[in-house]
Amino acid sequence: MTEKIKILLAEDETALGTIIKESLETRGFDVLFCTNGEQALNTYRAEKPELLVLDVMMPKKDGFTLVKEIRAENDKIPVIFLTSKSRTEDVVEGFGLGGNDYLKKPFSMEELIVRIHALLDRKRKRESSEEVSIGKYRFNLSKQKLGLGEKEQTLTHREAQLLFHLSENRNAVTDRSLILTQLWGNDDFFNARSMDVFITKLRKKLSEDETVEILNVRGYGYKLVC
Amino acid sequence: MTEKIKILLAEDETALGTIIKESLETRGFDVLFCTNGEQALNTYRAEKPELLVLDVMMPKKDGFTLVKEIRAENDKIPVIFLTSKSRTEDVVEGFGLGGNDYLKKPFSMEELIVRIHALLDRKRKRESSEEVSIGKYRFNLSKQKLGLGEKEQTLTHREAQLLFHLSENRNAVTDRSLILTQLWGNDDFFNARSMDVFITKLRKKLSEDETVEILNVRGYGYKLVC
DNA sequence: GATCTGTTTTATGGAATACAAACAAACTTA
DNA sequence: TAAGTTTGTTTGTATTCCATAAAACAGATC
Repeated sequence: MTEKIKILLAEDETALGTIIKESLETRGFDVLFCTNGEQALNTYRAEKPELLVLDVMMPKKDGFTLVKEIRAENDKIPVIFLTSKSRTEDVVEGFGLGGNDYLKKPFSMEELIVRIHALLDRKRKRESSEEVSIGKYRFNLSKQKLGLGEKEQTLTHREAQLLFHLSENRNAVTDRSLILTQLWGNDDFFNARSMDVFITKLRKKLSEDETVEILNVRGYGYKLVC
Repeated sequence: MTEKIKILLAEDETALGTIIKESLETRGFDVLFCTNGEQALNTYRAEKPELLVLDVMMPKKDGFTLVKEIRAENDKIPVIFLTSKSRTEDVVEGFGLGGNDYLKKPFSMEELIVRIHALLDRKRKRESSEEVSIGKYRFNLSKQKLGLGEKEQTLTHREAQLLFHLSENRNAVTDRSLILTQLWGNDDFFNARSMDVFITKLRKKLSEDETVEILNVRGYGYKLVC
C-alpha cells in the first residue's frame, strides 16, 4: 500500500485538468480529479486529501462555496484557487487569506508545484510543532515522541496513532471499533486483540504519571483520563 | 578543461533536426540528436544531458510521454517543447509547463538559443541556492554537501538524493516504494535492501544532531524527524 | 457457584528492518 | 596499465515491530 500525499483537483476544463493531474502524479502525488464542485465535495469526504486545488468557476458548485463547506469540516486544510482572467481580481485578493493561495490562469506548472510545496510545508511545520500535554507528559504525534521532564521516548507509529486518537477524546469514551477501522482498516476479532496489546504497551509507557490512565469501558472502548 | 553542455534533441523531421543540431553545435553545445522518443529515452539514460529539446509529436513515443518518464528519474531537468501548428495551442498554453518552455513552429534559431540560455541560467541559480536546513545541519542537494558548523561532509549521489526525498516530506512518512521507483527504477526486494543500507549510512552521517532522526514506519516507509 | 463473555497480560513466531562486512564495478592516480 | 579509492550492491546475521496465540482475569448472567 502506498502512502502518497493526496491532492484533490477540481477543474471543469478536462484538457487542462488532465495535464495538471498528470504533472502532479509525476511528482509523486496521488491526484483525485473532479470536474465539478459537487463531485469534489463527495470525493473530499470519501478520501480526505491533504490539499485542495480548485478552479473558482465550476458547474454545480463554485470553488468558494465548496471551500466554505469543506472548511466547516476541516478548518485547516490548505487550498489553492485557480482563477480565470475574467474573474475580478479583488474578490480573489480578499480571499487570499489563511491557508489559501491563488493562481491566475494561465500559470506555469512550476508555479503551481512551488505553491503546493509551500503550503504543504507550512502545514507540516504547524503539525510537527503541535505538542499536546497528557498529564505530566508531552506528546508529539508527527515526531512520535513522548516526553516527561528531561526524558523522552520514541513511540512506534502504531502506538503514536493510537495515543493520538485517545488524546483527542480525553476523558470521554473512544469507541473501540472506530479506532479499529481508522487505524487497522477493519474491526475484526484479530485486530481487536492486537489493539489490546497496544493498549497494554501504552499503559506501560504512560505509567510514570499515575494521574494518567487508560480506562476500559466494557463493551464500548477506552477512555484516557488525565 | 570545461566540458561542453550536453543537450538532447529529439525531432523526427531529420532536415529540421540537422539544422538545429548544427546551429547549436556552432554555439558550443554538445548535441545528442535522436529521431524518435524511444531512442531519446535510451540516449537520455546513457548520456544524462542537462537539457532536452523535444518535438511533441514523434514516432514511437511522443514528447509528453517521454518527459513523464524522464521526470521520474530526474524531476528538475529543463525541457523545451517544439510544437507544430496542428497541435491545439490552448493545451500547450494552459500547460505553460514547469521548468519548461515551448516554441511554436516555425521558430527562429535565435529564439531557441535565447530560451536555452534562459532555462540553463535558471537551473544554475536554483541549484546553487538550494540549501536546506535539517536540524542543525545544512544540506545542499546539487553540491551533495552536508554541513554542521564548521565541518562539511560530501554525500554520494544516492545518499544526497535519498536525503532530499526524505527532507521534502519531513515529519511525514515518505513512501518506500515511491523512493525506490524514483531513485532505483523499481521497488523489488533487492533494491529495498540496498536502500536500507543507505538509510543506515544517512543515520550515521546525521548522528551529530540527536534531534534529527530517520524513523521507520513499518510496512510504509521512513520519516525524517527534526 | 458455574458459566459465559469480554478484557488484560505475557508469550511466540514471522516478516520487515538494521547494520556490518564482503564484494564488484567504476573511477583515480601513479 | 596496475594499484588504490570510491561508490553502490549483495550477503549474512541481529534486532524490532506487530499480529496472533495462549493463558490469566473480571464482570455479568443464570
